[in-house]
Amino acid sequence: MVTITDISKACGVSRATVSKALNGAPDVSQETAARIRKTAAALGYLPNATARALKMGRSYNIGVLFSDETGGGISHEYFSQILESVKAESERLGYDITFISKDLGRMSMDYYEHAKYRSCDGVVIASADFQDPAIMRLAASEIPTVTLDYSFDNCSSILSDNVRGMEALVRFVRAKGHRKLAFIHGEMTSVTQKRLASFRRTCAELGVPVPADYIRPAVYHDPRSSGLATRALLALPDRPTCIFFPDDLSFLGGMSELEKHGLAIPKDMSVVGYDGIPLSQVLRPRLTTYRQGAERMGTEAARLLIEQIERPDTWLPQQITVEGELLEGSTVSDIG
Amino acid sequence: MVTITDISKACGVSRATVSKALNGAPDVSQETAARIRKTAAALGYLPNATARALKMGRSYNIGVLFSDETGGGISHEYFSQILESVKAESERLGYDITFISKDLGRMSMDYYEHAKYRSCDGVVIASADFQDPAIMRLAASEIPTVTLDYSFDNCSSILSDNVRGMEALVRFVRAKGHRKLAFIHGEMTSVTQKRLASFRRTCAELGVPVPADYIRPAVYHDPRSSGLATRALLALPDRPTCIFFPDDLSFLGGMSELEKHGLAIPKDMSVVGYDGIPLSQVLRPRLTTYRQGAERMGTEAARLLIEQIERPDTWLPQQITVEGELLEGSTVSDIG
DNA sequence: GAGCCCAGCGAAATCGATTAAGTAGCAGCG
DNA sequence: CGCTGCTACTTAATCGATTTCGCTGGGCTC
Repeated sequence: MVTITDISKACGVSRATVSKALNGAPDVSQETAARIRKTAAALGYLPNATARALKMGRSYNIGVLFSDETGGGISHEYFSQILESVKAESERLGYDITFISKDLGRMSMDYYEHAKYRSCDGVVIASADFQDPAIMRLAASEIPTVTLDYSFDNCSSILSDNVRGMEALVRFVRAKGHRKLAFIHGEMTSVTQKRLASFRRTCAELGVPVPADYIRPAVYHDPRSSGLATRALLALPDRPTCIFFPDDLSFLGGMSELEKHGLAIPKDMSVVGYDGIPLSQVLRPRLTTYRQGAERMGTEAARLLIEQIERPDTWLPQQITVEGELLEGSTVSDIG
Repeated sequence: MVTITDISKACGVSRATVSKALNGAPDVSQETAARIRKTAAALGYLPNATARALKMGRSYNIGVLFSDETGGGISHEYFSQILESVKAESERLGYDITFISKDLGRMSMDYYEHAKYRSCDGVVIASADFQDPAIMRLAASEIPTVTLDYSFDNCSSILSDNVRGMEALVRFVRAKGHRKLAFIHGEMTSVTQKRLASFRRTCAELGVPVPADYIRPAVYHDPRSSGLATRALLALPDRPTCIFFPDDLSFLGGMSELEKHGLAIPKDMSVVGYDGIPLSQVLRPRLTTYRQGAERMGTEAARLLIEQIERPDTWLPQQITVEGELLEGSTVSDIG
């Protein structure tokens, strides 16, 4: 391994000078600096991030925390898109990323300890459960954090506009003439609450009644559970004409359930999804859904976090809402 | 930050003793060790991975390299499943994972340099293009590596059994009575070559002719491109009765193309996919496809890599083939 | 010519941990 | 009593880099 010591010997200067030359310090002459840079390149020198991190107290490494509780966070398209964009933006700004988990090998630690252990400069948190004490500890700690789809005090956050997104969907469906809207929701996270509240409020504004029977619980990203909820809705004496699914994947469960009952989409039943994953747009019929700007959320999260890391003095907690867009497919019939 | 120095002062022993006690060295008395452990816990001591890595030359950090060329490796279900399982197994064994990319901030480096810069103990490589000189350099370097779905000399690798997988699909389809099989393939990687070769060989063994027209190029995971390939196949004077798609997602493109032509699956056209992603099994009709053991591949990759890291002496390059299974959906008609 | 400033460089401390080598103290043995 | 051999520590070097402070020598001013 080539170190600054090797370079210093080759150039006949001290290690301090090498370090300074390589980092563009002002008190090294042009010629010396040039000579050092040339030798460094010739020797194939690579800085050692570990040594640098130890001395500087900055690792240029940011943690990414996907609460693993569901066991497969990363595989969901929404999360993997966020991961992808966080990664891209971080790398652009010179940071690597590391996953933060509970328990590493035989040492058991919580998220905060793990992040400290690895000297992460900051952490991006995406979780289904922000009430988890381990998550709250991390968010409340001195480590800079940015949360996705949830706001803590004194923490920046990136929010998808669940309220406006759901409102747009309801208005769209209502404009098509529907007045019997059923809503299948996922686990009762804060996101779910926002969407449900927005659904109710918009319905109220539009004068659309929402019978209690029309609100059904299910589990996110689980076609089976939304299939069951769909079945329950179909068993009602007064069926809805349009079903809101908790997400695009869940729609697939509903789809096969509708098929079993011989109901065609959208002729016999209209449906809308949520998320706008690429898949939803290649399905036939193309799903009417609301696309969250997952990539932009990831990008903004990384940008905000790194800004906070690099300028802690001028930093103030910030909430950024990333707008999405309604994708009009062909799963809502016009019964105007 | 609590360091071993703090503990040593609190306990009235040297830092060396603290370090040894915490690492279970034999030359520390029971009582002293117990006292040190207790104070460490009381003070909330956390080892500093950075300092440890610097001194030991071991970071307990493994790199994961998804060649970013396609721009969105992670979002593909196959990759994200591998990532997920690599992550899980690594963490179980006490290793964190970091992404390895080209170019970090304004320093430009190749994969090898990046891995070195971060002192990764080893790297798991998944790439579409193993001919990339940057990948070859990393694989040939002194850094332990495990490749997925490709074998370098002197490198362990995890292979999905493309040969047997494709063979199983062909035999299944043939057993249903089909004799006109068209094959849409992805970019010509080594994986593609294996699948195509296996397709041809199995067809030959079964006495099924394969006209050149029936082999069509497309792009992996791109419904649009497989849609075009499908259209080309449908334009042939002598249409195939079954189409092999490069992967499950690509099937979706074919599906809508078939729909446009008013062809029902499987009545008018049979299809099979490849990958066996969860989605394929909730679609209607359920796709007949071959599931690669992505989770097991990731798990084995991490296991093998860490074994190589921890026992470099007894290590020999190893190829592990992970078998998948045929998922029988309802997209192949019985025309026997 | 004495004093001062400044550019350019080096010496040495430091980050937090590991570990080889050295040293007390004590028991056992001839 | 003196030597050997343990046990249980401590000392000090080390990993590779950054950074503060101090030193040197040359040019400038008055």
